[in-house]
Amino acid sequence: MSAAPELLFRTLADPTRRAIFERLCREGEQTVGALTARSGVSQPAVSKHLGALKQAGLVRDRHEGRQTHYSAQPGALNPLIDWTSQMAGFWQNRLDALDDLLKRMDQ
Amino acid sequence: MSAAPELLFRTLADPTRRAIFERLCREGEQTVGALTARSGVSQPAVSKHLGALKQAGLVRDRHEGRQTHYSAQPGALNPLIDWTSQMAGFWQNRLDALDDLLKRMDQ
DNA sequence: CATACCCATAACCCTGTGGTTATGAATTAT
DNA sequence: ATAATTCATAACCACAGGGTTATGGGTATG
Repeated sequence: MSAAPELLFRTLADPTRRAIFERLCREGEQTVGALTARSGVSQPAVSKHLGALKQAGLVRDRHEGRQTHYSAQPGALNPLIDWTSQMAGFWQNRLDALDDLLKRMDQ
Repeated sequence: MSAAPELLFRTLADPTRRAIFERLCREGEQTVGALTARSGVSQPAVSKHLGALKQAGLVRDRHEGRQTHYSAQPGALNPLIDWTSQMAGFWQNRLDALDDLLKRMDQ
């Protein structure tokens, strides 16, 4: 059981943080200032969220002069996709098993 | 922008709660007692988690005598899948746009 | 009827964390 | 050199929420 989904779920659970990640996905690379402008929270708050996103592998940062550009790293979402399809898969398996059982009872 | 992922992310962010949901997905319907037995937390804690999962639409409950059976409702994961693929999609679109740009510059 | 069992709710505690302001380091501009 | 800017970090506060114990309602059992 991979521990990866843990960090991803926790990181994406916060609305402000998820909004930042969404913006980076939609609009591409952004500076901290640009992100702060429409985030509704202070710049230090944004920096902390970006730190969390970075630690989860969801964003990359690139320093250019005195500003830092952040960009989404959507490959990091893969463990999330894996986990979700795994859960759906377990369910499907049990459904198939039930189906088999019914068929065997039927004959 | 659907508000559905919000509740899902928040609900699945807690490890104990997610573990309960995973068990229900893997092993099918379970009573509260059975879930409590291997959860590492008290029965009221499990009940609260089940309440949260239920409110998020992730589980169903079925009363039978004095015990309550819970089962996973994996269809509730769909908004999560939608959100994830949407994020990946935005990224892909911007990648395609860049690709187009490079091609046009190339000719 | 009395007792034991299963679960949900209430009341409470305590930690984690998202928010703030204050400040500093690094870079650019005057 | 001085001032202004961009961002990160530190220190602190307040609250959400996950944990506990205590309790009660409903159901099976003796």
